[in-house]
This record gives sequence, structure tokens and C-alpha cells, in this order.
Amino acid sequence: MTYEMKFEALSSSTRRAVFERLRAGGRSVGALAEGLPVSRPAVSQHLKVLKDAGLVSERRDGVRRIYSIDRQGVSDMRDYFDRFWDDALDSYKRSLEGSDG
Amino acid sequence: MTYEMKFEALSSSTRRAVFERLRAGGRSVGALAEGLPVSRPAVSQHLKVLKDAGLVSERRDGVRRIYSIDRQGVSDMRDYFDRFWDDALDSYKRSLEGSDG
DNA sequence: GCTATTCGTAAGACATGACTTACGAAATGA
DNA sequence: TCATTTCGTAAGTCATGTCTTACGAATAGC
Repeated sequence: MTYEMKFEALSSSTRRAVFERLRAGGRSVGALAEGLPVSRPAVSQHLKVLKDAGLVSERRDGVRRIYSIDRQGVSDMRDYFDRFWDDALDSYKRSLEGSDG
Repeated sequence: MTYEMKFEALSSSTRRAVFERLRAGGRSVGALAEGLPVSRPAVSQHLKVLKDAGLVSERRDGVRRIYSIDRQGVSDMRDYFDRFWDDALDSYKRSLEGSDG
């Protein structure tokens, strides 16, 4: 559930494709695998990584498992880049003060 | 300069460490390599990936090259997760409407 | 109980990428 | 010009991760 885990989870292009497919709403593993150039077990393995990272959540529906985006995880990433941007701007401003003030 | 390139660039933990070290301000390649458990050429290779992805920029200073955070690139990532979060919320709301009304 | 469906996990093959050393290029200063 | 410093690139090694097939578990319906 750390940032490191989220970055690692989003490091594979196939995993990002799975993640993007969930953008439009929850889907079963089989439905996710259709349209992707990898096998269903591969998708299942990717979903585990995404789930452990806190980027997707799982819900049971009979024999199916419906995976959905975990908005909290997405929000965490958004916050990370928010703060990163702020810090980068601050350090830039300080570098200007230091060079001519 | 695409999102794909930015995600790929941030997929390596060493590269994220380099990226994080630039958060506090611009640094030379040698200065970045100090304190990291990899060689200077390794850092140089990582910086090339980060630069090609639009996440860092380069400035010459005599024989040195000062790398800094490219705030536009960080802003792009922030926007990506902003929109992703909005889309996920919308699709969630739609799923509620479809299920009970 | 039996079958069909959906899925997760194990084991192993294979490609990808991250690292090292060696080397050459460019800028600085004497 | 020569030496020093700083850096990027090339070549090759090695670890990591991504994929496949095979298999077993869980649920639902008959």
C-alpha cells in the first residue's frame, strides 16, 4: 500500500492496460482478459499486484470476482504528484533567491 | 514525452531515487551518484530515460551537467491521476444508477 | 453427487532491463 | 599543448519479471 508498491504496480504496460480498462467500471477477470493479448492467468497475476498496491479492489459475485478501481489509491498517487510539484517549485524559487539575492 | 514513457521512467526504484533526489533542487550527475548504491554511468543512463520522458531537464555548467525536475512533466502526471480519479467516480456513480434506478 | 464455469496459484521458459567496466568526448586551467 | 575533471555511450553479464501451461478450489445449477 506504499507509494513504492503503487509505482511498481504501474510499471508494467500490461498492468497499466488492465488498470485503464477498469477506468470505465468494474469487470470480471475473464472480461478483462478479453481484448488483451495475454492469458487469463496473466491478468489474474497482474490484478493481484494491483490489489496489493491498493490500486484496485475486489468484490465477489457468484463464481466471478469483480475488480474495480480503488479511488483512494488513485487519490494517493494524485497527492504524491501534487506535493512533488509544490516541492519542486519551492526549491526552484529558493535557487533563484540564492543566485541573485 | 507520452504518459507511457513517464510511467516506464518511474518504473525503476533506482530511477525513482534519482528523481526524488532532484526534488530538493538541481544537481550534477556526480552529486546524484554520491549516496546512491550504483555507479555514476548507471545514474547517467537513468537520467537519459527521465529526460526523454520529460520528467527532468538538463542545463550545462562548464564541464558539469545540472539536472533538474521538469515541472511540466510532473504536472502531466498529476493531471493524469486527476482525470483518472474523476472518471472512476463517474463510472461508479453510473453503476449505482444502473443497479437501482 | 456430478458437471460446468470462473478463478488463483505453482512451476518453469524466456525476454527485458539494470548494472558494471572500459573508453572516448568536451570543457577547464596551467 | 597537456593534464584533469565530468560526463555519455558501448558491450556484455546477470538478475528480475512477465508469460505460458497445468492443476486444484469454489460456486451454481441440474
